[in-house]
Amino acid sequence: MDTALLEVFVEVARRESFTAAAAPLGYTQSAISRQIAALEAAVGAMLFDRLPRGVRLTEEGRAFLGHAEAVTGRLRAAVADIRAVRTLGGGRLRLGAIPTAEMALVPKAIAAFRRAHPAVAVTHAEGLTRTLTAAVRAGDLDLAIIGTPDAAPVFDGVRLRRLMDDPLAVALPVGHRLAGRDVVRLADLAGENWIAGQARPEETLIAGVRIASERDAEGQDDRTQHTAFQPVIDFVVLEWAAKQGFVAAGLGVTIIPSLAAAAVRPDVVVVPLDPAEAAPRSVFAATPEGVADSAAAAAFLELLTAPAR
Amino acid sequence: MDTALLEVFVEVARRESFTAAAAPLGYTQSAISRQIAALEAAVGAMLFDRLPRGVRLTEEGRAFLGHAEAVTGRLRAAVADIRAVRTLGGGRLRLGAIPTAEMALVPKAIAAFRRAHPAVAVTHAEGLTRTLTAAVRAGDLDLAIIGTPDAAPVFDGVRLRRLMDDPLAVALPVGHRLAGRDVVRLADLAGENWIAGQARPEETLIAGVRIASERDAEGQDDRTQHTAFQPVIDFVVLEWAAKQGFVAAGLGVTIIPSLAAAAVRPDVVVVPLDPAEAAPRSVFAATPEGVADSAAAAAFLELLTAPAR
DNA sequence: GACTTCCATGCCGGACTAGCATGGCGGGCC
DNA sequence: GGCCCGCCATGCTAGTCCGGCATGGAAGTC
Repeated sequence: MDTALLEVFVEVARRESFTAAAAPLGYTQSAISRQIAALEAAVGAMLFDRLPRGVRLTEEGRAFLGHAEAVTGRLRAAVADIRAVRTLGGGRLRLGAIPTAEMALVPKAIAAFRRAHPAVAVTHAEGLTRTLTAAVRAGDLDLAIIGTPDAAPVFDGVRLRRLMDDPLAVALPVGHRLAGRDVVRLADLAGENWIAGQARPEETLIAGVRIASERDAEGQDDRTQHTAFQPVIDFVVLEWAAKQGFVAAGLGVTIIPSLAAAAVRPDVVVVPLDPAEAAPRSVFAATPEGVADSAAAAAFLELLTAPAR
Repeated sequence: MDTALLEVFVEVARRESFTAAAAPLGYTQSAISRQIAALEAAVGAMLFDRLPRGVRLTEEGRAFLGHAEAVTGRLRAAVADIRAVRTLGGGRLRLGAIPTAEMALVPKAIAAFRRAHPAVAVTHAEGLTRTLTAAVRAGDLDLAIIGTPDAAPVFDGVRLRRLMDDPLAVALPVGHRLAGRDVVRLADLAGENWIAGQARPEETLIAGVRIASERDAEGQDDRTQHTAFQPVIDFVVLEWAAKQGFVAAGLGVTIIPSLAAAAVRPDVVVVPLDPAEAAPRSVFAATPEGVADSAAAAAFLELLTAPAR
């Protein structure tokens, strides 16, 4: 059923005349007559009594009128709603990010986005790069912030946009012999005790050596020097806040991405690793491939890249 | 916008595929493709992302989906509602009746109607014949019960169906010298004191004489005998219940329609007037002319005529 | 009784629509 | 790595639909 018929019906009901309803609707009387006839056939009932001086709603027509007005109104609301999504006056944005990005980068961007577009409902999920890219590919996320050791990674069905480098650094207790250095080389860390992070290679925080060997295995170009360096792992601590506690207590040192350095506690010192030895991780925004970014995703990307520059 | 497009949209959204949605909807894939394209043009936004393995709702499409389902659902409800009105599963019936009909005839019929069709909302208004016929003509009432002294009256824009005769009778106090009679002639009432009813001729309850003279003035056939009878009016009492009180107290007698006789109090006796002297009023059902009766009005008419026979 | 008003309808030209066949694109399988 | 398959888009065509014009029928008005 064409909703234009409903508009005609409502107008005719208001004016109680086919002829009078024709002009404002831009039709002739005969068109109105036929449209009402078509509508009556569609709903299976006479909607108007034809009187000598016009028409009047039947009881069936009266019952239909409220529905017709509701339907046309709802359709108008639907189009307005779509418009709102396009202009960021509504809709939602489903974000995902790796833990280190959740420390400062993403929260700041979300805050700015909320200020700019308060009507958009923002949700976010923390996850690992592989999980996040899968979610983006599956359409469960509109945009994810991921990190890889690879400077030009490829994920099926995912479009990546480089946001920034995230150089590796070492976290030391205040007062450590290397705490005052501008840069630390792996050789400097020989003999240190290590606090290990998660087991997954792509998220590993134990050292550039593992990153290096992983990248060798993948046969990719290797900008990291091979070293004979073998870390001694004393503790495996998953939680970043807990890891800081172990470092602060002098139980060992650990590798952290610079992105997380801003959120470090005062009794821990962060010193960059020599980039020539430990290639920086790259941070990307991931969106579904072959699909236009939603208006909200595009706006969020804009906010992400602006401060990142 | 054709709501068929919305059905297609919902089905495609559910199946995430144009091809898969085509068969259950009875279309080919190309028709679906074009219909979605038309819908997207109508709402001014892409509703689906086209992927290699099918399609997926965009954010705009997701915003639209709820509306589309609501609209199609509401339309289904609208058609069901109309069907309900036709089958007396809903809708309303606006009745009107003259006071004497409201005493027994109409309440009984309404009660029976309610039992048979509880979903129909029945309203009723009491009024005089002229008011009621005007309301029927204006479409404010679906059906009215009216009474006239004329056996074949004509009202513009109103269709009448005869329900019954309503012979006149005289109300007497218990113990009155005429209380035991089967029928009373006007001559028998000479010398009685009279309780007058309303002033309007068509509703007059003062006597057959006035009815007779009125009908003479209209030049219609006169089945009522001319008499020299002149009533002596002692009291003018509008309210029927009060009038009964005056009669019961022996303050006078009054004319009442037989329709009202059933509702008389025990200390009042009703005796029919000789129909040859006082022509019965006729009771009609009035419906709008040139218009099919609503299902509810037709059903009510059926109830009215069945017990009236 | 002629005129006016209002809705219904036969006819026709233009627009729309669905189906068919085909093309382009990408994924999956051998 | 090449071939095949699945999916959506589109040019083309026949059938349908739809609106306007002109007219007819019914009823009210002067």
